[in-house]
Amino acid sequence: METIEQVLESKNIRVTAMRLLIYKFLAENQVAVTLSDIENAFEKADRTTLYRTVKTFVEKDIVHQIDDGTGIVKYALCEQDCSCEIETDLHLHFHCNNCNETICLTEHKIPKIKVPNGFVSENINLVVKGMCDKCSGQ
Amino acid sequence: METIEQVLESKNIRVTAMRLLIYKFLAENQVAVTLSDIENAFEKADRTTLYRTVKTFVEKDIVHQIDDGTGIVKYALCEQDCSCEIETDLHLHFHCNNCNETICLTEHKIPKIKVPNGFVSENINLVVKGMCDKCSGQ
DNA sequence: GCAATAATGCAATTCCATTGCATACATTTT
DNA sequence: AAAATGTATGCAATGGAATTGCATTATTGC
Repeated sequence: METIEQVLESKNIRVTAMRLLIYKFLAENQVAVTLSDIENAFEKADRTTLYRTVKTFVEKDIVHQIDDGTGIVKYALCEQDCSCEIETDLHLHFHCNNCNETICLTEHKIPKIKVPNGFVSENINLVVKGMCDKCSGQ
Repeated sequence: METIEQVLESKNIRVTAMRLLIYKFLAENQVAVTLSDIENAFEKADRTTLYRTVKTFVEKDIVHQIDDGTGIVKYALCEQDCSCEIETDLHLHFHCNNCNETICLTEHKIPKIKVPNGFVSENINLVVKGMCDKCSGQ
């Protein structure tokens, strides 16, 4: 089991107290979170710092960025063996219209999508919207 | 062949000069357009009017709204036989990272996506990103 | 034509993302 | 260990797009 420090160092991210806290926060959340979610969790910290920290994580491929159609960017830790940047490894996301949570369905890979001649597919964003298990069960 | 007036009336949208113009503009564009695109095409008109006109079109199901991940909402006329609101009829969208255009691939339907037990799928947003035929051909 | 209803235009606001700059911290070098 | 360098953080401000309130104008039904 890798420590968080090791994860960060292996990606050439300097270890700071703030970054460790934010990493832990992301790891604790099974759902994708917004910047505001993070901001609420760390009220003493400045929004800019949180913003840049997460941005660094995204650039260094330890967090992936999700656009679930709400207009607000969400973030989630990548899986250990995740290679988000590679098309074939992309999983899909589920956005619950009821509780407004977005969940990574990491075990659900995106099926191969055919595009017309001349089009080159580099990346796929697939968001399923509806009702999540928690909300539909009630 | 239905006239634009008939299309609008059939959806209970009051026919106005502005709405006819915006409808025509959307019909002329094969690609999905942003509010700013529309604004540039009708510089005399106010942004709010354009915004509300398109919003009305979306609500009445003659335009569908696309979230291609650029952070800016795009709009495109629905096909005549389109029923966007129904999951099985959803087509996919292609966003070109080069020319920044978003195209409706209406003939490409979204494959059936499986979601885990307890999840109810109501809607699917699928955007393929890469290089469009025009850009890859050069 | 008149009253009711809806569309339009202007101004202002909200919300989130993003940047500039000064300061604090950490790492490396001597 | 101190100085020098580079990076992270915090504060303030900006930008861009979506959205709303309200007054005015147009359209519809009677």
